[in-house]
Amino acid sequence: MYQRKLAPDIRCPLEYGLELFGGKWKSRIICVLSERETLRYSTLRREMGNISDAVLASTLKELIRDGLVERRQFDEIPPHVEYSLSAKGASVVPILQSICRWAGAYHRQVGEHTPARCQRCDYGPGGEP
Amino acid sequence: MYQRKLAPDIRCPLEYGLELFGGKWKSRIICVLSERETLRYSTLRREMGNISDAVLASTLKELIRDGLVERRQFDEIPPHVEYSLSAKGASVVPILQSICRWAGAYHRQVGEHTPARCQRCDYGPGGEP
DNA sequence: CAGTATCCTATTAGATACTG
DNA sequence: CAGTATCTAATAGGATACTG
Repeated sequence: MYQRKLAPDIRCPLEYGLELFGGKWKSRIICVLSERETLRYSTLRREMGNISDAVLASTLKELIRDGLVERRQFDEIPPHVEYSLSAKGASVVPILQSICRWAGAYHRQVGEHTPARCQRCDYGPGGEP
Repeated sequence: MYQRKLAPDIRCPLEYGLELFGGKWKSRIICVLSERETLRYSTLRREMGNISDAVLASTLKELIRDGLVERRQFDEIPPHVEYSLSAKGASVVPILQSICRWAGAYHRQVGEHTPARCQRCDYGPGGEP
């Protein structure tokens, strides 16, 4: 038998920060929201590509819990919900851009679905924004 | 039945970059290596805290494959191996520091093993480096 | 419209023992 | 010394059906 779970690990703000906007979908959600003031759930889902509702909803909850995204609910008929970046969320965007710029120098096209260039901020091999 | 695996996803350099230094251990390895010129495997392991050999070895392999870390083997008696950051690896350090600085403004101490301040670059609540 | 609920799979992380 | 091999555990990600 071995220990089933480690104690919570020593970690610095860097590692904490990477939890807030790392992972498979969070950075993309932040990017998409940074281009528009607000987005409805259904529009956001469409912009994200092939994400499922289960994953999108749970990821949004984490982003809201961590204060990066805000949710406004409109109880009209038909009802809708709008998502937007908070000030805290907007303050990560420059960091994401610097990562995109850094990685753009090295990223190569792997396949049809993994373009070498960023489709929205236009960073990529040999190209400046 | 449902599809077992999604096709490789459309992703921009940002998402590619986060794969290179995101994840649970990579950023910490880069931080530790950025402080010394080179480190032996056993020293690195000690500096990392409670990481297992299995995880450390496989994480180092990824970092080497992606060109962030270099490995030099010395076939003396006793043999040893030295790890260091490549130029590419060193070029992420400023990005990691900016994340650390950003997150330091928000991170709060969660427990004994999750200090609010970075132990090495000294970013944290109310504190500038 | 904007999600939940439920179930399932894939990947990552960890423990321990062993080796060139 | 510097790992590899093998196993188990935990978590993140995904599909589908259904609901206030």
